[in-house]
Amino acid sequence: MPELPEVETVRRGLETLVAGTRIDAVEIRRDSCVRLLSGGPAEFSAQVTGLTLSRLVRRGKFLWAELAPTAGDDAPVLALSAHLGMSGQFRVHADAPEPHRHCRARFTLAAPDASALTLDFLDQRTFGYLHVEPLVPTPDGGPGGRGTPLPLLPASVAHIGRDALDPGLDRTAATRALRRGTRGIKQVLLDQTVVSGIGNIYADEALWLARVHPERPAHALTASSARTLLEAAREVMERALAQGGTSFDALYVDVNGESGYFSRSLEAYGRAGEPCSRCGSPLRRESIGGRSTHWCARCQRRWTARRAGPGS
DNA sequence: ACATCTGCCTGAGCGC
DNA sequence: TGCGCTCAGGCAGATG
Repeated sequence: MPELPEVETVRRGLETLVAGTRIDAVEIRRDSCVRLLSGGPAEFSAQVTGLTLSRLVRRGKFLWAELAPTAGDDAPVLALSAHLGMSGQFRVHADAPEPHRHCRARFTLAAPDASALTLDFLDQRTFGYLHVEPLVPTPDGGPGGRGTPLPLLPASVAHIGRDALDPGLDRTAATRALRRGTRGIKQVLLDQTVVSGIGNIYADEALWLARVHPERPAHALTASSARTLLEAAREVMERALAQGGTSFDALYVDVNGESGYFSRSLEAYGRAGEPCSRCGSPLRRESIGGRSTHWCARCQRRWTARRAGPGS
């Protein structure tokens, strides 16, 4: 599942390969991939055709291209936004191969040197989507996300919080938000309006690293453990990004390739029954809030023990 | 305002 | 072998 590090890897790939290209044609191969648009595929194609992909930007797991009238133009008029959902991928080809079975949309792009490129949006499980929409001012006045200096973001992303790797994240406010409410802390971590970019895998990893039980009520976190948790989320995603960025080949932008998953060193996710690398106790797995959740019952206590004592 | 539930989907992996 | 079942997951929008 593409979470922040995977989406950032895709953003960088697209930045390298398609920034500055012009959209010459769009072929929507599955209508529902543009489901946010009332006019459907026809309106989508009409709005983006002829525009140039200027900057590639990401906030959390949301990705967009600023669309400018001409190459080199700094003033975008629209955003072409994308969410990869669970299985979305972008692939860039120097030619126009037979579309993959899961290809939902195909863009024909013209590079500045007039050569043609093919950009495919693939999505096996179809939870991802493409959208064309206006850019609106960011609520805090800072840059929209990684990849742009402009304080603009797509309207549908305006409610999404800054992510754990964003230098513009207000860490004090985020820490406070992580300690609010009765929900289990894992659910709060997955809430993209608080801190964005964290999905099921990195939520488990961050909780493991910070030694916090996934079901601890948010309000029961100390300020110190909330800070530790936020820092843990940043650290695991930074580490994954450093790995995800390496397996990159020029004309193939891989989102959720198996290699990315296997090369990643996960401590908790998917390791039920295996020993915790800190304490050796077997890791547990349970469905919490409909999400498979992995944790170490010894290192990650449901409540912070006030002091050492029997039974806690 | 906050929390929970439902719908959107496909394909892998399972038991029978 | 093949059928039907469950599961996996993020997000928006509705409902409590």
